[in-house]
Amino acid sequence: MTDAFPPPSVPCHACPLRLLPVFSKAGDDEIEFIQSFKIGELNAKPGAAIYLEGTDSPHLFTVLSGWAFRYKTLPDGRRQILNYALRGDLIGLQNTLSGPMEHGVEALTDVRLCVFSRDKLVGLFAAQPVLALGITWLAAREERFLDDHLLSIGRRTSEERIAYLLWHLSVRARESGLDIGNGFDLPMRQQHLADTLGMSLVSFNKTLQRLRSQGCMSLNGRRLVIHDEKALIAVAKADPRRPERRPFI
Amino acid sequence: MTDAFPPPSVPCHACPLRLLPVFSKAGDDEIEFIQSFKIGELNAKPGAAIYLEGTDSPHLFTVLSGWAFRYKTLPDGRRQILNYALRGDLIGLQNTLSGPMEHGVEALTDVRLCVFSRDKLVGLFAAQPVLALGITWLAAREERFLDDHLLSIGRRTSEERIAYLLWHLSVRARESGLDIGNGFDLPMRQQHLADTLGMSLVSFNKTLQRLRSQGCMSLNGRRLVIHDEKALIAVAKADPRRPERRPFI
DNA sequence: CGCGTGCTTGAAGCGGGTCAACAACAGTGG
DNA sequence: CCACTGTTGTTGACCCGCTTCAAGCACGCG
Repeated sequence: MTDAFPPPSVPCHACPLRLLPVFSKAGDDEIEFIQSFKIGELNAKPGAAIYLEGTDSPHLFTVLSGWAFRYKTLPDGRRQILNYALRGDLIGLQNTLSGPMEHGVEALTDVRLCVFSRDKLVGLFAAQPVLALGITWLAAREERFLDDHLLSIGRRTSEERIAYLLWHLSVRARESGLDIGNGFDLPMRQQHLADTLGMSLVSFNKTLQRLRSQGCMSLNGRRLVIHDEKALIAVAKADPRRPERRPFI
Repeated sequence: MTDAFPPPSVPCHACPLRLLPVFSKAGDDEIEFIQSFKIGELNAKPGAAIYLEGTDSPHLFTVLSGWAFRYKTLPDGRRQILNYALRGDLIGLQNTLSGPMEHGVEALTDVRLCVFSRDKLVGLFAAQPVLALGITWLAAREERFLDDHLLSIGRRTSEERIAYLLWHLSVRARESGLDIGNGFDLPMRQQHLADTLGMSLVSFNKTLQRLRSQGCMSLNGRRLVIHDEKALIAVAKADPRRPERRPFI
C-alpha cells in the first residue's frame, strides 16, 4: 500500500516508478532528456502549499509519491477542489506560458515531487516529440477528469456524486499501483471531499451515511472499502473506461 | 458582428482567420504543414451533432465560424454543457488516442469546421514542435476554462454563476473578434445556459430577472448587452485575465 | 389563423445550507 | 497520568433556495 519513495534523489533512468506496468516504456534518449529537463526534487508536508493561486511558478511537477490536490478559491474563501494528484501525475501544465497560476496545489500527505523547468518545455517539444505528445496526452486525460467532474457537480444528485468520486479515486489509486485488495486509506478529510463535490460538510456527511447503509462501500475514518464495485458504479451512474498505459514524464 | 466564412474551401495560407490579431503568426512551413494535416471542411446546421458521445471520431476540428458546445449526459438524459467553442477553438483533443469520445459536440448556429486527421497528430508532433506546443497551449487554455467553470458550479451562488458565464462568453466573443461594441447575440437558449450552470431552467430565468434588475447587463431575447463590465465582474467575483495571443491550428 | 418553440411567472415541496451542540480522538503540557 | 485543547466526524433543528409542476404569454412560421 505504501508508495514511499526513497529519500535520496534518484537519477531518472533508475526511477522505480518507471517499472510500474501502468506507465508506458520510454527510450534511453527520452529518459536522458527528462533527466536534463529535471531541476530537482521537492518534499512537501501535509497541508503545505506546493504553489499558491496567483503566484508565478516557473516549474512543472510530477508526483513521485503521496497525494496532493488542485483548487481554486473565491475572494471570500469559498474553495473548490478541482482534482487530486497521485503519483505519475503532472502538475502545473494548466499555465503553459508565464503569468500567475490560476489555481493552487496543496499536499495532502507527505508528497515527493520531481521538479521541472517550465522554460525548457519549448526545448522538449523541439527535441522529443514522443515526450511532447505524452505531455499533451496527460493534459487531455486531466481534461477528461474535469469533464466528468463537471457532469458530477452540475447534474448528479449528491448521492451519485459521492459514489462517483469515491469510485473515481479508487480507480485512480488502483491504476497508480497503490491499491491493495479492495480497500485503502483516503488521505483527505470530509471537508476536502465536500469541497470537491460542491456541497457542504454537513450535507456530505449525511449523504455518506445513506450511501454507507446501501452496503456497496464503506468509509470509516480514512479507510475506504469498496464491497461491490458493480453496485457502486450503478449508483454513481458512471461508465468505466478500460485502463490504458500512460506516459510518465 | 458576423463571422460568416466564405463557403468554398480556402487553402490554409489564405485563411482569413489567420489575419485576426488574436492569433499568433505562423511560419510558411507551419501553414503548409497544417494544410497537409487538414482533411477537409464540414458545415453543421444548428442542432446538428458534430460528434456524439460514445462514438469513435478519428477527427479533430477547428471552428472557423459559428458557435458549438461540448456536453456530457447521464443515462437518464440529464445534460451538462462543459464549454462552448467559438472560432479558433480546437475541438476533440480530449481523446488524444483512439477510443470512443466521452463527450458530444453540437452546433448552436451554422458552424463551419476545419477537419483534421487524428492519426496525423503524431507526425505533427514530430515535424512541427511549435504547432505541437500550440496544441498543448490550447489544451491548457481549455483546462483553465474548465477549472473556472468548476469553481462556478461548485461554489458560486446562482447569481454569481450567471454573471460569470455571461461575462466569460462576452470576453471570449470579443477575443475572437466577434464582438461589436458592448452587445452581441448569444446563440443559445436559456435551457443551454441552465444546463451549463447546473441549474434548472426556471431557476435560471428567475435569477436572470434579479440580475437584470441590477442594471449592469441585460439579456433580452438573444441580445446580450454589458452595460457596466466592472460591476458585472464584481457580481461574478471574477478575475479578469489580460488577453493573450493564441495559436491557431 | 393555428401551431410550436421559447420565455415568464406562480405555487408547492424537498434538498441541502447554516447554525449549533456533542462525541471521539490525538497531541500537548502540567 | 490526566486535564486541556484542537481537530474531525456526527446528528438535530430550522429555513431558504432551488426543483418540479403547471399555466400563460410572446413571437415566428407554415
